Amino acid sequence: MGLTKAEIFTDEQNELALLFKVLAHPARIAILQHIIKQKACICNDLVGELGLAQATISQHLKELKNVGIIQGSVEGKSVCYCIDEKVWKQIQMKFNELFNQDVKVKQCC
Amino acid sequence: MGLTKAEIFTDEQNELALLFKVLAHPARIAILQHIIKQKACICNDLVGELGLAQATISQHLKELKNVGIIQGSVEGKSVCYCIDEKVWKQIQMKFNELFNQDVKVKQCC
DNA sequence: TCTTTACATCGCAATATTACGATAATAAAT
DNA sequence: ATTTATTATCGTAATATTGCGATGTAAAGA
Repeated sequence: MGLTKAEIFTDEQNELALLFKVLAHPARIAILQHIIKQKACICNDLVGELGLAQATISQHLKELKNVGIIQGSVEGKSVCYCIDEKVWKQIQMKFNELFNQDVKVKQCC
Repeated sequence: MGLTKAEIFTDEQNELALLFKVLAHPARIAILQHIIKQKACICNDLVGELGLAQATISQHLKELKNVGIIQGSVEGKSVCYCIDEKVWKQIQMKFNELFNQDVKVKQCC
């Protein structure tokens, strides 16, 4: 196997899991933090900042772009990546929908 | 490869990625939602609720337990699993530390 | 035009994850 | 003591992810 049985879960569960998955890598966390810190956009800087090969960074950026967290626009011969504020807020809202629930415990634990 | 280069990232980045990773599966989301909904604890119910084999459920529970989100206590011949409220709140705080940052965009995007 | 720079993509090798049957282990019930 | 119920663990097959070198592509500069 190694194949998630997506069909037995709700769309909401699958989508939420997908969002968590794209954030489930330290390189992608680092990329997001760097983009946020620079307030502006970046591109090739990341290859220097993180210690990963250009191909690897490019792949991580693609995954972040696929879920819409970042967007890239061509600036001459380089590409400028930025957070999509709208998507960013949406993700936060979805996470809080999950985490704001009361998690009262009954007897045993 | 297939091996994350954890040593080039900060502890914070690695820990955050690990938290996201455990939530990055629809079955584990479903398990958490079910535990929350039942307010009380559960155990074998999950095997009936979700359409996964007992061994698979047990494995997912173990992963949730490993990061401390849930805890299990033996109740006769079954095991009662509950959310650990303290850890739950801590995780929410860590996520919000990331997502509450301002994500102002500069020129290009 | 030729070169350089910045990215993207392809194709792999190494490792990780997912799922499950089989098989323990433990406690209750008979 | 034997059976039954509930869970954990082991082993394994199928698939996914990570990382990177090599190669492609497109724009800028010489």
